[in-house]
Amino acid sequence: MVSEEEKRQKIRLIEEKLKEKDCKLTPQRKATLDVLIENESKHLSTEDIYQLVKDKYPDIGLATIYRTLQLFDNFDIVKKLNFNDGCYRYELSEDHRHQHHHLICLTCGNVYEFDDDLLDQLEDRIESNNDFQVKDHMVKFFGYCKDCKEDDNEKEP
Amino acid sequence: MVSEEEKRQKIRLIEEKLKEKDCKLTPQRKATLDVLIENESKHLSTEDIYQLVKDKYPDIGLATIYRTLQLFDNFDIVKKLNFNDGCYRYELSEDHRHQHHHLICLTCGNVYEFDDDLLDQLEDRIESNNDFQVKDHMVKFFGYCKDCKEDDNEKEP
DNA sequence: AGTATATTGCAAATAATATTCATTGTCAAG
DNA sequence: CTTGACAATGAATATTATTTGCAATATACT
Repeated sequence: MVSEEEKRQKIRLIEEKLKEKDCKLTPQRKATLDVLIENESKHLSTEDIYQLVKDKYPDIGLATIYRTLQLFDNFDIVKKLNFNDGCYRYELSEDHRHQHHHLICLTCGNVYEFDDDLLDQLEDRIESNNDFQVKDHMVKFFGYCKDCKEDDNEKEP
Repeated sequence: MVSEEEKRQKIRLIEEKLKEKDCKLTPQRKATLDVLIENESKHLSTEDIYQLVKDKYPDIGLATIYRTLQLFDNFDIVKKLNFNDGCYRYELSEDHRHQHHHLICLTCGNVYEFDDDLLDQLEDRIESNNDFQVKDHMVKFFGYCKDCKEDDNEKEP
């Protein structure tokens, strides 16, 4: 969790970013942003976000949520995630150099996060080997989480 | 490209895999598989596949394509890819230990492939650090390809 | 051949997302 | 202030990819 001050700072930066391209941080967008900040690492779906924003701004329309998330995605304010569960999910973008990745359990569907900087080496290698300038990456691992591994063992003996 | 003999061998193995679970390699499924084999590394969408299979089997229905791809995905015969362009794309699964990954150009949208085994180290690290048993991974890199990098340079000077 | 079961094609249903359009809010210039 | 330009919004509607129900068909096994 982040402090109130960090949060305000974050919002200020985002507002600047938007203003540079003549976009406004309207109350609806602010409310959406607040929800995203208050639910870091929750991987909310569009519908989740809609429901949560409605608490703060009851008159908001679903279309606005879609448009806002699209805008935030274009501005790299959020990351659009796809866990193949039928909808997109969103999380706040982090600094490029400490991006986290996702571990998706094939049994229970839970999504865990982990950090690693090994990918940076890989990026460098791609830049030189493939003549491709890497700006970002997205990594997902599929497998079995602690709990589901254990459940599996229970069946065996 | 693979030889005809390798191709037949591949199909035979897949047929075995299906039979074990009482599924059949019907003519429709065979036609779909052929299309996938003949278009390796093309990242075909469902619609692409539908159009191509129709050449071989004109009466096939779109729903069958969807069901077949779902089946193939469950059997790990194909990989379901998502390049955030509004549809899923498919490619034949490869051996786990030499999986390739995708470089997606943010400008032209082209998808390039590259191979690397650095990910295996990362998997090992995850297994020990996170108590998560990794079965598969999916890695995408976003950036600018050779051509689009050059175009960019033309604007600068 | 006969039966059980998987599979198919079609049409209709769904679900997520996008778009149209009339209305509203914002803000700088007069 | 008021006006004008234009971005942003909500509601309803459209669109798109995908899924499902179902009756008809194909297939494998006896």
